[in-house]
Amino acid sequence: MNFTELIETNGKIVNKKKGDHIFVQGSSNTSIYFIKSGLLKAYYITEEGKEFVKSFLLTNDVIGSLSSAYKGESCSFSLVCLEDSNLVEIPFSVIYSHCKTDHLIANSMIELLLNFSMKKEKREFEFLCMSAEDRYRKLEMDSPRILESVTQNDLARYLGVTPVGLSRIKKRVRL
Amino acid sequence: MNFTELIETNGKIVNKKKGDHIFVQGSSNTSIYFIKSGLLKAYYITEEGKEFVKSFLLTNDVIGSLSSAYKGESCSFSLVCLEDSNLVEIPFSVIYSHCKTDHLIANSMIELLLNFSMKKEKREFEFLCMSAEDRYRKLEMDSPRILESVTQNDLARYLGVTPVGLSRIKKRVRL
DNA sequence: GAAAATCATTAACCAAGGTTAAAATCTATG
DNA sequence: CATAGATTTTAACCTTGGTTAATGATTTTC
Repeated sequence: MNFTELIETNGKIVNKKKGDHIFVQGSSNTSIYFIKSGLLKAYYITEEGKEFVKSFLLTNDVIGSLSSAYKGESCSFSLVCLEDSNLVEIPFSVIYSHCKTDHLIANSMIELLLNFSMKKEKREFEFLCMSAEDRYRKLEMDSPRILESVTQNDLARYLGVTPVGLSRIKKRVRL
Repeated sequence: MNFTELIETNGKIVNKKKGDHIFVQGSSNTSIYFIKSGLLKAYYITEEGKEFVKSFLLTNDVIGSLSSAYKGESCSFSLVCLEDSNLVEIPFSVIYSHCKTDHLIANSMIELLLNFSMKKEKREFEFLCMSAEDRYRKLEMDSPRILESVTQNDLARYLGVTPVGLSRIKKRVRL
């Protein structure tokens, strides 16, 4: 069996409306989600009640709470639909246990984790080495889909600035 | 064969002196390194010539350039010893090809990548949601070994501020 | 152990972005 | 269409941290 077949066979199609949550920070959710269509936002709420956007998810992206699914803790972030979305949900344990006995599955999992790791390293680089303005310019170049589909508020909280700060950056970039 | 045996059998022991580089940004290096002892620094140099510290590596940590070893590009960062260090070097391709046929190896690799992913997510969270001062306080709590072994310059560039900025943060925290 | 180099602190000035609040737009929906 | 709610921009003021440069404090190295 290959990875795609495993997902097709054991996955459950989930259709969600704009505004619906897939899971919320603090609760438990041990599934992995494959985005078939739509747009989602993964976000943290800090103790002081401030929101920060971890990532936006588009078609073909994969998401799940590792701290809940793998470590057995609670989700460290929430996942909500910004547009009507179509996902395939599969328990992490199903994938994980197939890895134990099935090479193909294990190797697809390794592939997936390598790509995920590189994506996270890229974001680490952007926060460490680039200014908020540079991050905005880069997003403009690399991800116009996100730029045009997301409110300024969400975009700001993804870039690590406030909405007021982003408004100023945009003005500066316009000139 | 298990993962540890694979590393013992195919790995090469490498002893490096303080100041020695394991690999440098822009070159090719397709190995993975297991830190047996010592202290290392992984760092980026930007186009403008500024340094930023991606991570510090201690005993039992694992490091390698995914962009070089996995994607076949050049290393996006350099790796240098801050203290005399003892590493085991193994070609990524050796591990990767064993994954194709060996469950145990594949599953150890998955384990390793899951832990790496969670570590990167944690650092992403810290940059996204925490101030430089909070990051300093957290490092003080979580990683005293790093705090006491590393110069203010390197520490600052790890936290995402300048050495002058870190000096001010320390002063503020002292009060 | 003295000279050179590196590292840490301080100061003065500047730039980026946070905070709060108000105004201006835009979007839903009754 | 009109009102309520959300979104974006602007302004004023403040905090954090960058930059440059000078001064001490520590290490290296000869």
